[in-house]
Amino acid sequence: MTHDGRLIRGERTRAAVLDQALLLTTVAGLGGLSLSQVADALGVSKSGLFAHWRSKEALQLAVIDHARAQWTDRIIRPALQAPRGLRRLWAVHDTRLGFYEAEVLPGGCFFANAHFEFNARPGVIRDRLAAELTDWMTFLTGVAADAVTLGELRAGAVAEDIAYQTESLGVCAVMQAPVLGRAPTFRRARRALLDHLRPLATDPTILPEPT
Amino acid sequence: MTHDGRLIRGERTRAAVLDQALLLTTVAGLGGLSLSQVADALGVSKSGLFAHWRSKEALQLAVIDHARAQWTDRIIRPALQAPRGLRRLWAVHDTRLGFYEAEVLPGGCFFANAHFEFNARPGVIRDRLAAELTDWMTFLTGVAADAVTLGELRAGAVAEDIAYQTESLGVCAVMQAPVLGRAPTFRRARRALLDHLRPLATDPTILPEPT
DNA sequence: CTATAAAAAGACCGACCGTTCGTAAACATA
DNA sequence: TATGTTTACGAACGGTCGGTCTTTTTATAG
Repeated sequence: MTHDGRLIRGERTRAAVLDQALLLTTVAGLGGLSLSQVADALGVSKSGLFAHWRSKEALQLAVIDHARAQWTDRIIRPALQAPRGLRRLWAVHDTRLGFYEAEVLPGGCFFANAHFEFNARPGVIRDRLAAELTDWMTFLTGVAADAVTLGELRAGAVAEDIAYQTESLGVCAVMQAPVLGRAPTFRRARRALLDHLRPLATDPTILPEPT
Repeated sequence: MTHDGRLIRGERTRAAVLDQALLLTTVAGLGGLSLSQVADALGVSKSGLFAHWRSKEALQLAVIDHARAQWTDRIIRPALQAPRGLRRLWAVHDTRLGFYEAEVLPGGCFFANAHFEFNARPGVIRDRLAAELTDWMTFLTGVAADAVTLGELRAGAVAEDIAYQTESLGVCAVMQAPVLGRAPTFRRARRALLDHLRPLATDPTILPEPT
């Protein structure tokens, strides 16, 4: 920091490197991240990266932090402030499931990809990714919980089964994220998901419309 | 082949290379496969590999074929010949779910890992893996179908929902395969899965025991 | 303006990578 | 045994990698 509070050079390049690294992650994954490519893409010397992070692994962990911070601030936090509850699932869909397709899935895709990539390699990154993916799935589970709960309550299922199937749905969402990202499968899967939710939301026998 | 039908030298080393490559895949994934490591582990020269496959990509595709052939012949085909039907789910568990834990999950883990690893890199391998994973999930879905169907029929759900949740279970199984492979999470997750299935199987109100 | 410390640059290292080539051994066949 | 082919080898190439230096530039403070 300078005395007037603006970012000094180092912090600006640091942020730029993290952005570029996160971008390149979509090419060959977090494990395939190349310091040379990051530096070249930014027009920056490769050695300069080692002034900010002592190793490639440190940079990779920083990229995870970066992704986490980005999606937390811009997506999860606003989502948690959205209207909640089971009373009007279709309204919830408009505000939560709509942005879910556009914003949440890419984030889940990143963590799921990285998780699978590092799954076979013991180390700090793998453990970190496992924790991240768990957090992410918890959020996805919360998103899907309303729909599943509605259907199961109608069917008279016990709470245990609800929890189990809810978790399955969260896992399913993350798992299918990369596949969903590719058209035209994306549209078909999206339509299937919405067709599954719509009758539950509009069926007047489930819950009465709020007056 | 020789005139008497035995394997000649080339085919033996070719098979050995595929075995070793598939083994090393568990270390750094299919993308992290190193021809040098494969050759060194076998005590074979690295250049000799190029006499059998023209490039690394060709070997990777061959490894996929190898994995596919192995698990198809030794696991899927015997499984499809196992006793079917819903009459005794618990017996089905003994024969199908038991081997499912031991044999099927590693196979699904391989394809899921590879699929995620190559998801971001367009190319022949990614397309091939997508097809493989689809096939594998189809099988897993069939394995899990009996259990889900039982539970849902009791709850009076419609066929559409059954299909949807069955597919979710298949996806879930593949997704969680790498996680399940690590103890002690494996035991806990296995117990959770079995605890979920056991009441469905032993509940006499679902289906009567066969006489 | 000068002094000073942070930051970026650039040359360089050893290791490993996939790949190619020329050559030698092992083989089936006759 | 002689022959032609298959198979494997060793050396080397060009390239990229992560990482370590030393040097130069830059921005700030006094």
